[in-house]
Amino acid sequence: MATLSDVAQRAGVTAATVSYVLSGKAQVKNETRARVLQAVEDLGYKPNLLARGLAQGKTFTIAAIVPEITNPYYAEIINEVEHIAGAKDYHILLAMSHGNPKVCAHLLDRFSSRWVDGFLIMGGAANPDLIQSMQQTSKPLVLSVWENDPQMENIPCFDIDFYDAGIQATKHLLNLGHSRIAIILEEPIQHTRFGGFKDAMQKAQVEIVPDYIVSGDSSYTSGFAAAQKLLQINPVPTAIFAANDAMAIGAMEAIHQAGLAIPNDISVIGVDDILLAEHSYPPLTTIRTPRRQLAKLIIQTLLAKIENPELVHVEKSAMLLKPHIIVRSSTTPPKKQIY
Amino acid sequence: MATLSDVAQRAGVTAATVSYVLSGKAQVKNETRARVLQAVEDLGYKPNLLARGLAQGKTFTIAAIVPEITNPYYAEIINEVEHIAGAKDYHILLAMSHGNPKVCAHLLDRFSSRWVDGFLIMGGAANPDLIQSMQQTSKPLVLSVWENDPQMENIPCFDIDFYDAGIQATKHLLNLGHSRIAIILEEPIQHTRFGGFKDAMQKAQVEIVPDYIVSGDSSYTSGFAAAQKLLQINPVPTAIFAANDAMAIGAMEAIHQAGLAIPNDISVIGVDDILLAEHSYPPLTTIRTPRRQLAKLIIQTLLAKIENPELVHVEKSAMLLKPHIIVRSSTTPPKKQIY
DNA sequence: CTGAAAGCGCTTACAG
DNA sequence: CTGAAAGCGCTTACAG
Repeated sequence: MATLSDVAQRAGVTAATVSYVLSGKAQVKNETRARVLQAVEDLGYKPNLLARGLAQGKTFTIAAIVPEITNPYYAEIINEVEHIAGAKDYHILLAMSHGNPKVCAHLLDRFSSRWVDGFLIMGGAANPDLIQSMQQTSKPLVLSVWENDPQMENIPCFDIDFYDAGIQATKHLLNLGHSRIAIILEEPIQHTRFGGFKDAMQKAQVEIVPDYIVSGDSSYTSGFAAAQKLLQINPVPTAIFAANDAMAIGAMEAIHQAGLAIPNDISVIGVDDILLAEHSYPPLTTIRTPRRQLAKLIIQTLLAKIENPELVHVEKSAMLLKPHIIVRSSTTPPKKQIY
Repeated sequence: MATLSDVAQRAGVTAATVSYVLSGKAQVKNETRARVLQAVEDLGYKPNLLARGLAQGKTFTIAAIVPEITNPYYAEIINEVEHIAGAKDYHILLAMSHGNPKVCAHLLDRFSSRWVDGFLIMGGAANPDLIQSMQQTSKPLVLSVWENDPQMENIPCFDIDFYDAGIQATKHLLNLGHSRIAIILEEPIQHTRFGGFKDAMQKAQVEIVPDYIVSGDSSYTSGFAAAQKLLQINPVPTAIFAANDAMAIGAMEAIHQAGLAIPNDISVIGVDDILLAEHSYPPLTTIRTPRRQLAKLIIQTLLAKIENPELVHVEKSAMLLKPHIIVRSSTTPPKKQIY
């Protein structure tokens, strides 16, 4: 590979001059500039980003840590992040924490050796201590975690307003006239949406039946099993709020297997709006979480901080993005009961 | 951050000595070594990988290009690749080609500026010209593409034996006694497995009905639509071979919707063994593609080439990994017909 | 066994 | 407008 000096030599100038025409950080006579550019062209010169990084203290690299890239939620976010960062010539160094704080700490440690320009940490694997120590490296950091820790001031933190998702899903069912509403959820990570459920129910003065609260692990299978449990309760609920789409779709299978109709016998609503939701049978009513918008927000914030280090975030609380309901065919008013 | 010289000063030695104790590339008196190590500890010294990279021409970075990280197939592979590479302190620079050769070329261009240690390119976006030009950078390269181009010698190329997947799926249905076998597939990327289907049918002297060949785009929805088409044909096929699991599951939905039973009325088989396959209803019989094994193979080969540049691959052809069948409940012998 | 020195490829005050 | 020089933090022959 041709180097800066090669170019300089060919153009009959010094390396500094070449650097200046390439960076535009100093005036260069038109004629010399042309000669330099020609030499660059002739030699197919590509700057060595390593050397540039060493000299400038900047690497055009962003470390992104997600719990699992096999989780479509994070895959979508990383896809968007890479797209936006790539447009500005930043590269993404990807690593998985598998939700494990130790792994996360180790990754952060290794990344800090690389002089990445900034960190993007998603999911709950980064505990406050870790974040605190990160702060000392003075590298920009943006978080997206389920629970927002009040102690972490000055660190931009974005997430989706899952409480509101819980409210919206529950209200939708209530408005349709349901009162025997069950919920399938995974604690503690879906605790926030559960809060929305409880508050909406309470506000509507509808009783929350303890038996109607069943737990799952966010997987399709667990939704299936949870629904089977619910179907054995007398009276059977007329609506099920599954805290994510995977469980909702699993639940629908169980309901079908039991010979019941959706939505006529039981309404089902999910959260996420995964791809499958639109194509399930029946198409699933769900609360769409704006993942791409979230991705955009976190990466743009990070890039802004990288390019303007003096930019300080003073908001104490995390920014939450509002989800919104997508009404499809899995929900309808309950059948009239004859008592 | 403390630097090498900081450590050297504190230990009362020169930077070279510190470098030697850290790299172990030269003998150092025990006593000095201890002093250096102590200083490293005291200062919390972390080597600057940028500087090291510049000096050694090595970055401990691998560029990985996949068509889509939102595709679970690639997400699983990247997950495994990162795991194995990470254990050897390599980092993964991830980028998406979106199956577009121009994007791919642009990415490769940007990556070459970074002096990455090696390239991993998956999917068909890298055309032979590109690969050829890559070769000139003399950086190790490992491919995993659907079609193996015979011209690319000396480049290790691994993939899954999809032809064999086609053979196995078809044979399974034939062995069960099916003869009215339909296939749903996406051309041209699933052409290889189609070849397996055709050869197996031919060998068994079973007629391939043109109407029984319908195309999809690998998505759940397209499988649904394709099955709907098939159900309108008289006679209806007794078995459907969907070229991937997503389409198989979509097809099963369509069959259910039509009021038919799986596998009693129609058997369905897929390819991939995605997570959902085990939990679909009925659990899907499918051909499991060894993705993790593939991931292991490509990253280990790449690492080996990085660490032993003199290692030359002379095999002309790609290495193919054998898939194997997972028999679940979506396939059974056809119902006895009374003519 | 360890120091002095040059070099990896670039950037950036500083002169002139 | 452009050159000479020092520096980014590390490694690696070369002496001794």
